[in-house]
Amino acid sequence: MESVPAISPMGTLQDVLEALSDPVRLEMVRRLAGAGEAIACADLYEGVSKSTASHHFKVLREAGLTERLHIGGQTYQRLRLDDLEGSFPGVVSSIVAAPREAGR
Amino acid sequence: MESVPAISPMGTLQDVLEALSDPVRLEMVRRLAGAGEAIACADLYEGVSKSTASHHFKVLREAGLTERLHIGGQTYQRLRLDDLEGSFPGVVSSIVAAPREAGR
DNA sequence: CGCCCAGTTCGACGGACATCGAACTTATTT
DNA sequence: AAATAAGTTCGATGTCCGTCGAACTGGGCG
Repeated sequence: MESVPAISPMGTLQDVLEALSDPVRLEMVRRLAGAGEAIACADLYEGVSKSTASHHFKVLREAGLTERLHIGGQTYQRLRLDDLEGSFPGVVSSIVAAPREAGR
Repeated sequence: MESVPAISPMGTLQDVLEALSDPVRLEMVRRLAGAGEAIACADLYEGVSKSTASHHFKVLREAGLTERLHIGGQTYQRLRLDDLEGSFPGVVSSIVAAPREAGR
């Protein structure tokens, strides 16, 4: 078990920005931040297949943005906000707080 | 003259993140932020051709990150930090302030 | 005027990546 | 154990995008 690591070392700022540059992943992170706690995989995406979602989870995890948790047979993703703030203060928190459209 | 617009409407947060997800462009923005004022094109990049740099300038401009200035026959790029902070508070300022590697 | 320099535009090329379905794995349930 | 469900992995496919050189443009200058 645990063939897949639940957590990865924090990536570079570049890794984080590349991860967030995809609309699907940005939305995932937004939901995770909005919830403030771990969310079940299925509640994190719409409009893409399961395999695509799994791919995005992997990218987020390897960038250091999220970690995986197994609770009651289900898989949850948790935003590593504390670690992110420690490594890149304000970056993720301001991004998830920002409006989707430019507040003009 | 001015066949190319000097400034574009502020893009979405997605546009900004996509623009910053490229290492060359992130470095450009870093230099602009570090200088605190407009910088001549030639001082903004290394390792890529002139045409590639021009392409990146365009992407940054269209995302709303920069504007063009013409001073004494030379072209300068200026980071639109004020507008960016107004639209997406803290996003760009925290990114340029962040270390390249995760400060772990 | 003719030259050069700075920057943009235009194709073209190649690699990277988002996407999917299918097959596999693991755990839970009956 | 068999079956179902949840996620991951694997290939394949198509598209997007970063890159370049060459050609064009616009200015300054001798």
